Amino acid sequence: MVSDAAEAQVRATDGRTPGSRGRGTRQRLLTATRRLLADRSYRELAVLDIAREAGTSPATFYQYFRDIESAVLALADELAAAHAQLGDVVRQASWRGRQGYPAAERLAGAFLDFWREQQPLLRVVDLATAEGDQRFRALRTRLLNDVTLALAEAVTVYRGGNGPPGSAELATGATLVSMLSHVSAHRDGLEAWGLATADLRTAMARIVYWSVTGRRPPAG
Amino acid sequence: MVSDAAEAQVRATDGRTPGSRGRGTRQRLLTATRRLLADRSYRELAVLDIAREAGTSPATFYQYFRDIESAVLALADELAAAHAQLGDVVRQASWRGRQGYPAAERLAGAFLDFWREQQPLLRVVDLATAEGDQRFRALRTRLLNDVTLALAEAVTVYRGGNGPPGSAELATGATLVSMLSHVSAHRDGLEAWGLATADLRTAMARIVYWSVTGRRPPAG
DNA sequence: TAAGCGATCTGACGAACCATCAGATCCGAT
DNA sequence: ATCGGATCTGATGGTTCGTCAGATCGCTTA
Repeated sequence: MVSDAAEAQVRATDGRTPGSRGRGTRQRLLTATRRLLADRSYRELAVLDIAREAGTSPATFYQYFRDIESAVLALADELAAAHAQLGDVVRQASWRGRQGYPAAERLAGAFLDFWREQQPLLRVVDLATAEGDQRFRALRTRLLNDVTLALAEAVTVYRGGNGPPGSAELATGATLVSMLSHVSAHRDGLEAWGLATADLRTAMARIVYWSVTGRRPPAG
Repeated sequence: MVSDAAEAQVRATDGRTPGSRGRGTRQRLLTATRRLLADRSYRELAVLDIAREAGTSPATFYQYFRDIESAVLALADELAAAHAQLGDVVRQASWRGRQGYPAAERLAGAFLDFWREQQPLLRVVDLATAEGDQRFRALRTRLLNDVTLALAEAVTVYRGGNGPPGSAELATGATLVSMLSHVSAHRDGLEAWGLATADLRTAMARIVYWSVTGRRPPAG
């Protein structure tokens, strides 16, 4: 569900606020973009095709988005608004005792699921971020900041600290998030290479569990 | 240094084997591609610009490469041929006793260095692989297979096993490689977020060390 | 050293996409 | 039914794509 605040901030390229018809058109363009992104490579994604797919004309596309990147950014923006869930998985977990390891497995599973659903979008966010695009970097931060901080806090708290996480804990959180997201992004490739998703989830969960608690995971 | 075998396999689009002049032109095109890839985004990379940068014409580009992807693939291919080093870092390491943790730090450092040098290329390889491009996936496998297997073997050996690594160990190896490569790929972004590279290296090294040995890293 | 010849390069072109604008169309309000 | 603003699009000049046929290059040979 996109928040009203987010919808209210929708602007056409010329700055005006679209009415309901305009918002509908914009949304059809976004849907078309998402659909095509799942088929073609990012390089092949063309404004003309998006317009065709949305049943409108290229000129209309430019009425709502400066370029293709902006449309993808808007799509990913909806994503970030809808998903604060990953951080919650960490915070709602009890890392002590027997409940710790299942929590780590849930987190790994949540990443795998999230990426499975949003893979085409997320890989473009990843590329654009790596290319130094500030807008995408800000978005990616908004998307993953929460989990990263939640993990850093979990590490801090588990070891008896009570202040904000230090740089070592933050680095650990960021490293774990990198691992979780990259394995999730390349799940298909790793499966083709012969690795079952279940094994990958276990491997990730074990590393998360150890990183947070410093304890050897069960049955390892 | 590109091997003679690899050079001998160079083919023009029409199948013939280019002479020394042709190979020179091809190489200038590759160099131009690498240079432009460092400046523009992957989407903006255009055949026309590559040809201009190489001081030749677009038609010449198509004489050596089917499309831009093929050129990037050829570039990355040189990379894979030149770099078996990452696996060696793992294999030449002694993971037992005091030498274990420094080995983990060296591995993390090697990944950070490799990505710092080859970032523009590697992020495209990553995207194309995630998009399901088989040629790139094969290349990426060739590039990272060695380290992955080396890590899986290190895990197996350290725990007293002597056969080939099982699926759990392979999953661990693949997960560690994912972590190492993704953190390395996003080093700039993570630094902008406030994380020093040294802290990231430490966080990665600790996870690698623990994953291989099952022991708590020193001073942690 | 000059002619011959295959290897290499490029100008030119039709097709597709980009990005913009002026004008046409739509639709709710009166 | 009409009006006015919101929305849409046909048309367009510019750029890139990808492919020829023909021009140029430079090694080989005599």
